[in-house]
Amino acid sequence: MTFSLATWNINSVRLRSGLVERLMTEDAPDVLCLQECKSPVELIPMEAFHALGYHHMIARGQKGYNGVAILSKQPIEEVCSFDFAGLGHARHIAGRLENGVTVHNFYVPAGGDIPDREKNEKFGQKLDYLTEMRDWWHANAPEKAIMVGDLNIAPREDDVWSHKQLLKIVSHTPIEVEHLAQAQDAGNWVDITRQDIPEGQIYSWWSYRAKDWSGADKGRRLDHIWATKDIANAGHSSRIRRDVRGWEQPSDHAPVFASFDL
DNA sequence: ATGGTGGAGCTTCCA
Repeated sequence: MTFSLATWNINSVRLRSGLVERLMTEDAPDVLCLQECKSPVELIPMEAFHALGYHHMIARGQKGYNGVAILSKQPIEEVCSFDFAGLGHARHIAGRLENGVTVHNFYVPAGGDIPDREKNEKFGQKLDYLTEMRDWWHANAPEKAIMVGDLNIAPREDDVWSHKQLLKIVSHTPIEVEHLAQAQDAGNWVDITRQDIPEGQIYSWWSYRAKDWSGADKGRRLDHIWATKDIANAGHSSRIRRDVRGWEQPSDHAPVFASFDL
């Protein structure tokens, strides 16, 4: 059986519920992981999603900030919700599908503007979040698992529009990249997007502040789909729907897709 | 040279 999955930082699920419905109609991924829902769980507009076949949801929410949800056509059983770095934020939810695959949905802290934990508490929290994630995977080796989300780090040189110009910009600094790599290694995670698309610049986020986001194309690949090594070879058909960034009143992130034969 | 835009909602915080 093949199932498809997408991850999308929606930047307010209530404001953009129509965009979610459009994606559900056009692409119909079996599992849709959302971040930055910016809504209490009980105010997520489930009825519209239900009508499109998404009968199941697990989520963590808070008013105004953060928030993660997994919407699924198949039953999904909640497994856990982490609060790495003890921030008290709604940044993770995990569930298990009926095929035994566990799906982790993360919204890693953005980290503020200054890449120095002495001058910027948020940057320290981001690094601490990734360190605790690494330690968790080290102590609890994931198996038959998929990990997605807005990880707020573009690790490779070709995950950003200019490696040199972004070396001191939060999301692409060497220390962040190293922290992410350690979390990835600790869990035996394989980057499925790059397994499928090993060459070339690919992005999933473009700033709202650009005059012409598509023309300037100063993007970063902040949104990721990983799988544990035991199921990584089942992954295929990775893609990023860049055109979604150009929809009316869009999120600043585009959805990332992959499929798995499991 | 240090803005620029957008969402939530607590006129300011967060991205």
